[in-house]
Amino acid sequence: MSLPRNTKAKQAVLDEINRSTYALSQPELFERVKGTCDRVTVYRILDRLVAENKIHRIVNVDGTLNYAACIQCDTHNMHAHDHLHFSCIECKKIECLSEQSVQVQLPSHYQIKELFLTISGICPTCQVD
Amino acid sequence: MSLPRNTKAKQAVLDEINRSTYALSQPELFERVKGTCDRVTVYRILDRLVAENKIHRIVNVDGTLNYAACIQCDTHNMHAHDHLHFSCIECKKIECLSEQSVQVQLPSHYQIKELFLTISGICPTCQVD
DNA sequence: TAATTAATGCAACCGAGTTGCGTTTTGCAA
DNA sequence: TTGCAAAACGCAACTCGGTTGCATTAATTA
Ligand SMILES: [Mn+2]
Ligand SMILES: [Mn+2]
Ligand SMILES: [Zn+2]
Ligand SMILES: [Zn+2]
Repeated sequence: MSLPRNTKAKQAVLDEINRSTYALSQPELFERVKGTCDRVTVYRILDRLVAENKIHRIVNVDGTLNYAACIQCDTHNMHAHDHLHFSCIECKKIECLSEQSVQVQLPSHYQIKELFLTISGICPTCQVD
Repeated sequence: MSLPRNTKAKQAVLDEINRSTYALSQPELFERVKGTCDRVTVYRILDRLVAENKIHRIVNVDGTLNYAACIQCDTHNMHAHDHLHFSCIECKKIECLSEQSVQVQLPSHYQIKELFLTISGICPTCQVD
């Protein structure tokens, strides 16, 4: 495998992801780093950051791809995402609920590789009551 | 709301979904009912079947949308999908694991509406050992 | 059988993501 | 410091899943 290089565009994208409290899509990220690089470059940067275990990809309930920082992963250099994601039907934001971990039990002969757990609903910010 | 009508295209799509042991995408479904209707019609039929609670939409781990029959839903006329989905990284098929139900506990002020629980791995058919 | 309108076909469009290729940068070593 | 290999980039073209508008067809119901 080739050794990764650091560029200002890559750093800009990673900064935006780290700064955000919720997961961001490529269009959102491109909007935020506009001027630093081409939109295709954002796609390629995201792929690299995922490969380097710096961020992880979250599929929202409507199929849109979003990217969030790896919090617990990088410390032990392993990529375990057995945590919940919350997708708000109001503000459309999807966030990691790192604290809530879930273990499930499968029928036999099913080999688990990764968990994708997303809950759709209304986030605290969008509560009206 | 307008009352739904039954057409042969709609019935053909529903038959394919009911017949299948795993969830099907629009392109797959269009391929299977080819000749009976236009590809746009398949999209509209799927939207209607979802609205009528006859099928449900499953987002796969790569963001592709798939459709599966509602097994337990239609009997009690409610749409609860708190069951697991299994997505095989070999054959790419995604299926409902209706038996395995999971209840999770959220932080306060999060209002749950729907659960999307998908496990990625290797299905029994694709096991080599 | 006629009227109402849900459903369809078709063409055009949209947006996320990909690919190819020539050019620019980065990191490292001479 | 400079030179080099290849990682990263810009740009244009493309793919593909999905949507929209509108005129036409067909399912229901009286
Ligand atoms: Mn996460
Ligand atoms: Mn299901
Ligand atoms: Zn919200
Ligand atoms: Zn399989």
